[in-house]
Amino acid sequence: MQIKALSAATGVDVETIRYYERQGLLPAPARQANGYRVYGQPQLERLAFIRHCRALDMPLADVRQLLVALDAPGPDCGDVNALIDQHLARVHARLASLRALEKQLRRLRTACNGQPGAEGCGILHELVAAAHGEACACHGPSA
Amino acid sequence: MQIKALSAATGVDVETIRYYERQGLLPAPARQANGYRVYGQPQLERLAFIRHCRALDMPLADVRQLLVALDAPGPDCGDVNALIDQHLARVHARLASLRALEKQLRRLRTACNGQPGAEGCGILHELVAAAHGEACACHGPSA
DNA sequence: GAAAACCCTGGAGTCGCTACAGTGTCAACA
DNA sequence: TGTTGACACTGTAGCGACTCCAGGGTTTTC
Repeated sequence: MQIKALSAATGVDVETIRYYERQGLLPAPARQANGYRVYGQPQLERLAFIRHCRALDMPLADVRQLLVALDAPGPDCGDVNALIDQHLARVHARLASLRALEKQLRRLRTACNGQPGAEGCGILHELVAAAHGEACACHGPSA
Repeated sequence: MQIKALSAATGVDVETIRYYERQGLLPAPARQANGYRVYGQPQLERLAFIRHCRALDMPLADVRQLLVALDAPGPDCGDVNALIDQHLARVHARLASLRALEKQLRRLRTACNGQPGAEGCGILHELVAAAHGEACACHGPSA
């Protein structure tokens, strides 16, 4: 299997496959006499594993650690658990801040009074007010 | 006010202030005889405006557009509205995908059977199974 | 006079790709 | 046999929004 075939089989871009190799996530594959990379089933599975982790939005550094755990099974899977937990915590935090953000934007959106002219634009007024540290529709009276 | 004072007044890192200047978000400030940047109240407000937008997670390109609208009030604030709406849509989409992600990670987390040894690690098994295209705890039986 | 704290510029690093430029190789067809 | 097209290779630069550093100059304080 050449790189294009691997790409087609996994849906991973050719450039991305070479990138993963450079980053040490995929081991350097065998080469044909002409220098072309050749892949087999194990590499395909490893690549699919990486993509699944990426689909879970894990950073490559985490994926690397999971691959290490996979390659050389250590004394326990505590590391793997910790990694997933950390990632879950990150996702959780990001979720909370996005939720707050959405609320703020919604409020800000309602600030447009529909008057023509940017001078009368309630949104810009709100943002400027916020810059002054005053109460603003999006951050509320406390901020 | 020198750059450090502006930084202290706004909570924006000195490097970031210079970065905003390079990016054209802050106009080039006046300089002292020794070449040091000098800032006044208008720059402070502009910087606060930028930071508020950033706190709303807007990309700098959007902030730039808002600053243009602020500097040269155009015929109407439709652009500003459109910008906020687009941003809201982005936040919304990201929120949905993060929610799905969290669910997947939670399910994956429960896959650890607590057995010692990474060989028995349910999480790694799940991830490998997913790589095979089999049903996995995190993506469910359909994927 | 020396040290600490501030300022400057310019460049490189982060992350996870993506997109070239410039070149080599191979199979198919006229 | 020549040529076209699809594929392969390497190496480098770009994205966004910073962040950090090297290598220097200036100002204040002791």
